[in-house]
Amino acid sequence: MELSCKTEYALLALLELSSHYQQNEPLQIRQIAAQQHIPDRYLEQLLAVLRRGGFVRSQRGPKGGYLLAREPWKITLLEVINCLEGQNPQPPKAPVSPPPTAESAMVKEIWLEAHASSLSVWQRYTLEDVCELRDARQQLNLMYYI
Amino acid sequence: MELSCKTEYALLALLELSSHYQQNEPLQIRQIAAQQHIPDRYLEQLLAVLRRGGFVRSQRGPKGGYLLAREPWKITLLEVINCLEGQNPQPPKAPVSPPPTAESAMVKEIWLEAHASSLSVWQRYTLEDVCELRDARQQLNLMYYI
DNA sequence: AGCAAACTCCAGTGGAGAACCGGAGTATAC
DNA sequence: GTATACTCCGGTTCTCCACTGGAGTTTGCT
Repeated sequence: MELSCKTEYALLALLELSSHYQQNEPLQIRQIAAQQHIPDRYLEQLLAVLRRGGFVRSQRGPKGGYLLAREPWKITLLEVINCLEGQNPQPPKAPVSPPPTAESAMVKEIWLEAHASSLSVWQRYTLEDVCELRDARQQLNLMYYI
Repeated sequence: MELSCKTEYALLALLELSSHYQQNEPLQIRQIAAQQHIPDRYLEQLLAVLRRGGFVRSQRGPKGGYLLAREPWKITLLEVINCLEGQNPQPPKAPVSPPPTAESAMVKEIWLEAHASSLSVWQRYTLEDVCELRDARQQLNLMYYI
């Protein structure tokens, strides 16, 4: 599972929203974009996808912005990836798919095993997990300088 | 780890060579290409890469062709993938890589874990394994018709 | 009511890479 | 010495991804 730039941006945006989940006030696209170094007009599209996917909700008008639609410990990274990559389904395929041979069937099978193996990793982490890991990591880094 | 078309073709070609490993006589590009439904002029390029990678050796002239350079039980699928994908290394990157944030560092870390997880699957299989699995699978399929 | 701040929809563009294709060259069995 | 194979290298076409732009809509605030 290669992360496309799009998916990574989406994850970063959701992590940013998770960080501010307590405040319960919307974050604007520009704020998220600036914080995570994402082109804002592009992020706009991704947030629209995430909204349709039920991950965020939007609040229009002045003082508007985006909020997490669910608790950050109830959103796994895999769900997010599926939402984004689900838009353009790309199974392992040759451009003009030839009649399958016994060998290609085997390769596909092993590919599925490898794929499932990496998906299980993304499945294992929620947005909150990542935020906590990040905080722990930063605490650790600070300790080095004491 | 998405398999590119190129890598899948290379794997299929090597599996084809593995199947004929006992005979110890070279297979020609056209034979392999026809058997596995691969454009022959394209396969030619891939075999050149595999030759430089030490997976096959070539024999020129009439009655020439390609042979496995090593025993099929000493070649893992991962080695082959690395050889092919190693040509154009593609880590998870944004087009213009922005200064990393704490979040992006975390995502990259989890990506590495997921990646390693799928690589370990490809690592687990050798060319011979796949040929044997394929034969076993076909035996099984035949039994259904008895 | 009216303005401005925000999101929303839709269409298009530029570049990069992947998958091929072709031709000229070179080695080798017979 | 010739036909048969591999070898090298360049080009072409096509698709997809990241990103941009503009016109429109919703909503809070005064």
